[in-house]
Amino acid sequence: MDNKKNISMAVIRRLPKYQRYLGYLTEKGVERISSKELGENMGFTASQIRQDLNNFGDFGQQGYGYNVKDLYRELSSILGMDRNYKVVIIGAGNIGQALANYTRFEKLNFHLCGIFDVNPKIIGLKIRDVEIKDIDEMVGFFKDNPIDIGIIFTTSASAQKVSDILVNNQVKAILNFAPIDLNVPADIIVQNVHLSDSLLTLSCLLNQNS
Amino acid sequence: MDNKKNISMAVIRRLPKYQRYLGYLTEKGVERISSKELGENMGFTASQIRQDLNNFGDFGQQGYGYNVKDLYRELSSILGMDRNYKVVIIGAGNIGQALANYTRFEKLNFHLCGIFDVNPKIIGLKIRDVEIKDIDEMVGFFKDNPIDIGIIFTTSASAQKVSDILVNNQVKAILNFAPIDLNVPADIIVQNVHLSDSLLTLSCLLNQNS
DNA sequence: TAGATTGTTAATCGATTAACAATC
DNA sequence: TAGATTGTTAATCGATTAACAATC
Repeated sequence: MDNKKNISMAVIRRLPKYQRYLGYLTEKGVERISSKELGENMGFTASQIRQDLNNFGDFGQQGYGYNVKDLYRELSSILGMDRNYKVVIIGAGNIGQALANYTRFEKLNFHLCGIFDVNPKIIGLKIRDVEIKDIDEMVGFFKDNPIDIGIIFTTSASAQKVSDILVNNQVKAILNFAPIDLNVPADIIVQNVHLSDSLLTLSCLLNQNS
Repeated sequence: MDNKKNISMAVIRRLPKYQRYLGYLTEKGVERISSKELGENMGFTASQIRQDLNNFGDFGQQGYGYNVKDLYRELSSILGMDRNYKVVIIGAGNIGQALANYTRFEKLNFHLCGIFDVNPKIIGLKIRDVEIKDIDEMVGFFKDNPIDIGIIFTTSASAQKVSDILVNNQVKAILNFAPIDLNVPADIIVQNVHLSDSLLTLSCLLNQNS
């Protein structure tokens, strides 16, 4: 099955926000909501919400709106939250270790299966029952442990090399925290989180404002 | 001076990437580069690069292109990198502490002046010479220490409250890692880094692909 | 001067918003 | 049935790309 309507990234990026808010409404016990009300609460137009959702199906009902619990479930499913993903982290410095410890992680069905680093001082340490292994053991590890997602916290210098190893070992998606643009085949999914870019954007806006 | 051409976020988000690449070229000793070449190397169109840069000035020269070192300096200045920013971190959990330790931080002229948390177990600890203080001391602290940027790593539940305190104490910009949308006056700059949204986007794309 | 490449205007493309017939 | 609100088509807005005169 190929649900390829070629949905734009702009739409996909809004889905987690919808899902989160619908989750909040579910907890509050709200039963139904219209696109108008949802839009007002979330700061979107009703039109945009209807357009966005209709990329994935007809979840609403004329004259009624959307059933909160159902829509929440649908969104969770679209976001792949009823699946389970196997994850490795490469680079266990400050931020790598912090994210390895991130408990919200497991709640989103991301199962941490391996941590790799080059630093002999930390190899062997355990984070949440997962041992930090030497990066040289990575290829061997992948033989026995098929992995869905690799999260890169290495230096920029190593990131491309690590990315190549991931790609060559059937990893399908990469979350990249190293401040470079990775070169990967077209069928590999990459999301970048460039912290220093966010800081610089902020500093740029501050600078503009004065 | 009001350099308000109302430059779009799409443009501003590309500036750190330009600056980073120009820095790399400077190090490599490259002296000049055309928008065409730059575009090919970075995966943008030459047209877009010229449009983007011309929002800020005429940095190029017909028939020659751009002087790498000069453009690098200009971009650094536009990004506010020749200024110094005073920063506080609120929420010193895993990720908050990791970022407090982040050395790249200082390189970008972000000077960490304070860390605050509610957890009595970690209050008093020092991270890079900065003591973690009780969040209740925050208002008093701001009296003597004017701060430019607040970075929020608290839970979603506390984030809005913290944001309000920042805003009421002349903090001008907020980097928000809590997965909620903050409510702030129009003149306050907010950048969101929603890690779980990035993870969900990735998982959504993986899900779409199969 | 001739060639190269800019800055900028015009054309295109895509995303958002508005409008409205369909229908619960 | 009448009112509400959807799904969807059409209009608008903004961002990207193409084109080209200006000029180094």
